[in-house]
Amino acid sequence: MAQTYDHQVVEAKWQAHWTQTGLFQVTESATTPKYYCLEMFPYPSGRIHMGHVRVYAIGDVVARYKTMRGFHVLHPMGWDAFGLPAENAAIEKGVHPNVWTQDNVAYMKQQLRRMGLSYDWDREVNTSHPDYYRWNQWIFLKMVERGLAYRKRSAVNWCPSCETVLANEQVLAQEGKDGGVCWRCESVVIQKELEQWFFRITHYAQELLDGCDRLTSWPARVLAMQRHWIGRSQGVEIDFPVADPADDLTAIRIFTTRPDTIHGATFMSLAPESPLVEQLIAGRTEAGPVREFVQRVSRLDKATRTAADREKEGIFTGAYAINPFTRERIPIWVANFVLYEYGTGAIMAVPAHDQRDFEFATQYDIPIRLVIQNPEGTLAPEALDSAYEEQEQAGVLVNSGTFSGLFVPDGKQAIGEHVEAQGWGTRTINFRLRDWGISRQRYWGTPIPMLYCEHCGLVPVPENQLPVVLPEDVPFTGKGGSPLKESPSFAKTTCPTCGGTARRESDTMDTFVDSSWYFLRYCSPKDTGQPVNPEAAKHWMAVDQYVGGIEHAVLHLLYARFFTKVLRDLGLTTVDEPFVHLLTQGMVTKETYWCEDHRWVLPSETRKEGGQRLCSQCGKAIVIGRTEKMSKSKKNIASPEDLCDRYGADTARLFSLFAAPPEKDLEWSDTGVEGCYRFLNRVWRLVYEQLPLMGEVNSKSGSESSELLAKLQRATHHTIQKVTEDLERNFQFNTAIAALMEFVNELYKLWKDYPSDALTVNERAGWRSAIESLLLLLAPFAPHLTEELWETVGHSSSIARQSWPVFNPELVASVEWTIPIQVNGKLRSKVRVPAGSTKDQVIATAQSDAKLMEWLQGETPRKVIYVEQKLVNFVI
RNA sequence: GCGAGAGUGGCGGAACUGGCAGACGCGCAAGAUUUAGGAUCUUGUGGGUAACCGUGGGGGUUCAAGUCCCCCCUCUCGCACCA
Repeated sequence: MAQTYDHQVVEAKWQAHWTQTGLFQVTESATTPKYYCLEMFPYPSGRIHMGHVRVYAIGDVVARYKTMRGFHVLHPMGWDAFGLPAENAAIEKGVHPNVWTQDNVAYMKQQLRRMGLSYDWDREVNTSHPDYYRWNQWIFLKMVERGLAYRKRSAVNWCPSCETVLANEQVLAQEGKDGGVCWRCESVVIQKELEQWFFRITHYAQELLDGCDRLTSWPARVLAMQRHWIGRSQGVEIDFPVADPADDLTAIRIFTTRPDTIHGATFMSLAPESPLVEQLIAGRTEAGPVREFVQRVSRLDKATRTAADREKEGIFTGAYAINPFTRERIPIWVANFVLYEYGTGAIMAVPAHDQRDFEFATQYDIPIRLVIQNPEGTLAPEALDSAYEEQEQAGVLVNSGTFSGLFVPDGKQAIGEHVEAQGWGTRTINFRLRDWGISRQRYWGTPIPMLYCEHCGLVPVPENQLPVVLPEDVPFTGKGGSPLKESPSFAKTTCPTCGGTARRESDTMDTFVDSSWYFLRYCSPKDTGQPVNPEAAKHWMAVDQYVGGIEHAVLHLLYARFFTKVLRDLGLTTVDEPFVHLLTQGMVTKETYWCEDHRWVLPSETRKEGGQRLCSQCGKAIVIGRTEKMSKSKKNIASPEDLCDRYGADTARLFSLFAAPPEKDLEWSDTGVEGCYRFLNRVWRLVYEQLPLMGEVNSKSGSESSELLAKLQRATHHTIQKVTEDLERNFQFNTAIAALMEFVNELYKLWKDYPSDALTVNERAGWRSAIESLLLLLAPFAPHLTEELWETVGHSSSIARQSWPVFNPELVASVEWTIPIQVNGKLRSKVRVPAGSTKDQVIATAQSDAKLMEWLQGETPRKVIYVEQKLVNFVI
C-alpha cells in the first residue's frame, strides 16, 4: 500500500474483503451476551441523503463498539419498500412500482456498502416482497380472530377528482378556500363516509400508557408526546333528561372531567355529526337551519375544522334538557367544536369554568353562572372576562346546593358518587387515542386478505392461501380509485366456504403496518412458517439500541409498541416493549444562499469577491439565509456520493459524529469535513513514520522505566479511559473523537521531543502500544483506514474482531499534580506537588508560592479550602 | 395556550456529581518549507493598554455558580377546541 492515504483504494479493498469473508454475519451464541443494534430502515426513495449518513454512522459505531466489547451483535438492515412515491412514479413515468422500488433498493444498497456499514446483509428484509407481506396478512387474520381488527364506517378525506382517500398531511390549506385541497390536483377535498378496516389499538391504551413509565432510556420528549397522544382522562358520564321528549330519546349522555361544575351547566352542545341532532329537531321550525349548519360544518376536512383559531359557531336546536342537579331547563345547541368521536359526542356546557363554553355563551348570550369561587372570593359572574378553570389552587364550590363549600377535588369526588348513587351515570376513563384506520385505496401496499362473498358475507382468506399477492397487470392512471379494483384476475375469486363467486377486498394496508414489526422479522428473516421464530425472538429481543429520527416519535414508535404487545399475546415474543434505549438523532442542516433575483441558489452558483458572496448569474450580493434542514428546494444539500469520492466514507462518518452530539442538529460545514480528512491523514502519516521504530519489538517486553515511556503510557491509557467513558455515557461520539485528536496531537509532540534514533526497547514497545491503541479506539469510527493500518503494523486478523482496549488506572495517574491556587475564589497561581500529597503538604507548598504571597500581602487567611487534587482557595 | 428543549469566543461545540470557562475542530494571524500556489509543520488566537470584565438579562445561596434557587427575555421543536 502506498505511503500516502488514498481513501478510494483503501475503502474499496476492505469493503470487498468484509463481504468476501462474511465478517458481519451473526448467529445466536450462548457463550457471549447478545446485543441488538437497530437503525430505522429507509424508504427506498432512490438516493441516500446526509440524514441517512448520520443515522447509519451512529448505529454502526454502536454495533462495532459493542462487538469489540465482546457482545455478539445483531445489526441488520432492510427496506421500508411500500408507499405512495412508487405509485406516483408509475403514474408519471410509466414505470411499474415494483421495478422502480427494486431498482432504488439496489442502488441504495450499493451506497450503504460504500459507507462501510457492518450489516449482516443475510438478514435483509424488503417489506414489498411477498415473503414479508404475507406475514402482515397472517397477523391481520389473527387480529380479526381476536377482535383486534374490525370494519366500520368512518369519515375520511376524499378527493373527488382523483377518486382516492387522502391522508391528513396530503390535504393542503389554500387561501380563499374554506377547507383543504388535494396536493396533486388541487380539487377541494371533501369528507366521505367509507367502510374502513381498523386495528383496535385502544384495547392496549392503558398498557401503552403504563409502559411509558418503564421506558426510562427514552428521551423525555418522546414519552411526553406519546402520553399526550394516548391522552387518558378520568371523568363521569351523566344522563341529562330531555325535556318534553317527542320520541324514545329520553336522555342525552355527556362526558365531563369537571362534575364539580355541573350546577353551572347552563346549556348543552352536541357534535354536528351526532345522530341525536336529527332526532331532536324532527318536526321543529329549527330543523331547516340546523340541517344547513350541520352540512356546512361537516363538509370541512378535519385539519381545517379543528384548527384552534377557528371561530366557535353553533345553532340552537329548539329542544331543552334538564340539568339533573338544578332541575332547570337548559337549551340544547349544536356546536362546531364538539367532537363526535370523543367521549359521547355531547357535552354539558359550563361557561363560567370552561373557556370554550365561555366564548360560546358570550357570543350567543347564554347565561353564565359562577359555581367555583377562587380562594380570595373575588370572582363575580358579570365581571368575568374569561373562564375560571383553575383546579390546582383551592377553588371552592358555590351555588351548588348541598355541595357548596367543598373544595374542587372533594366536589368532583362527592358529585361523582352522587351521580352513581342516583343511577344518573357512571365514572369512566376516556382516551384521546383512536383506533388505527389502516385501509388505503392504493396499489403499492399489502393486500388486506378478506373476501366479500355473495352468500357468506365477509370471509377471511384461509391461512393456507396466503400470501394474497399483488397482481402485475394493473393500469396506473391516478384516477378511478384503487388500481386493484381494475384487475379482474385479482378482484374476482371464489369463496373458500361455499365455492360461490366472491370479490376480494381491494384496499391495501397502511405502510406503517410493515414497519411495526420488522425488528422481529430480523431475528429469523427466512422463517417460512411464521412471522418470527419465538426462539430467535427470545434470543435477540428486545432491541438494545434503536436509532432514528424524532419525526417518528408518535406514529411509528407507538404502532411498534402496539404490535409488540399483540405478537406477545400471540406467543411469538416474550417482551412487552420492543426498544430498550432510544436515540433520536437531530437533523442535518446547512446554511442557505438567497439571491433576490434567482431565489435560493447552490453554493456553486455563487462566487466570493472581497469577502462578499455574489450570485454568479447576476452579480448581486447573496443573502446568507437561516441554517435549515437540508432540502432540495432550499438548495442547501450536500451529496454523500460527492463526499465519498472526495474524502471517503471514513471522513464522512467521522464528521457526522464529530460536529455535534448525536441528538442535536448537525450543521454541515465543508471546512469541517476537511478538518476530519486532515485528522485521518495525520493518523496515517503517524503510523507510517513510526513504522520503522515498531519493527521487531514485542509490545510487552521489559520493565525499566523512562520519562518518554511514562508519558506515552499516560497519554494512551488516559485516552482509552476517556473514549470508553464517552461511549458508555450516552454515546458522546463528538467528545470521544476530540479525545482521539488530542491523543494524536500529543503523540506528534512526543515524537518531536524525543529523538527516535535513541529509543530503548521499552520505549519502542510503548510506541507500538500507543499506536495500536489509537487504531483500536478509532476503529468503530473510521473502519477502513484502521483496518488498513492494522494490517500495516503487522496484524493479519480484522481489527473489527479485536477486543476493546482496557485502561490501567495506575498508568493514567500522573506523577505530579498541578493545583490551582485561588484567593477569594479567583485564580491567582498554580503549584506543582508530587502525586499523593496530603492536604497539609499541598497547602504548605501553596503558601510558599511567591505569587500567592504577593496576593496575600502578609494577611492570614480566615479560611483555607482544599479540594482533593482540584484546588486550594484562600479566603481573606 | 400546553408540553419538551436550547441560549457559552468570529463559527460548530467542550466543561460527568458546584471547583482552572472556552477541550477538540473550523476560521484567522505570524513563521518554516516551497520558484509560486496548494499541501504539510510550528506558534498564537474570548474582550480590554491595564486593574479587571466575561457563559441571554436581573436578583439570590456559597469560600467558589455556565452548573443550584427565584423572576424575566429570546429562539427551536412538538401538540393544539379531547369537554
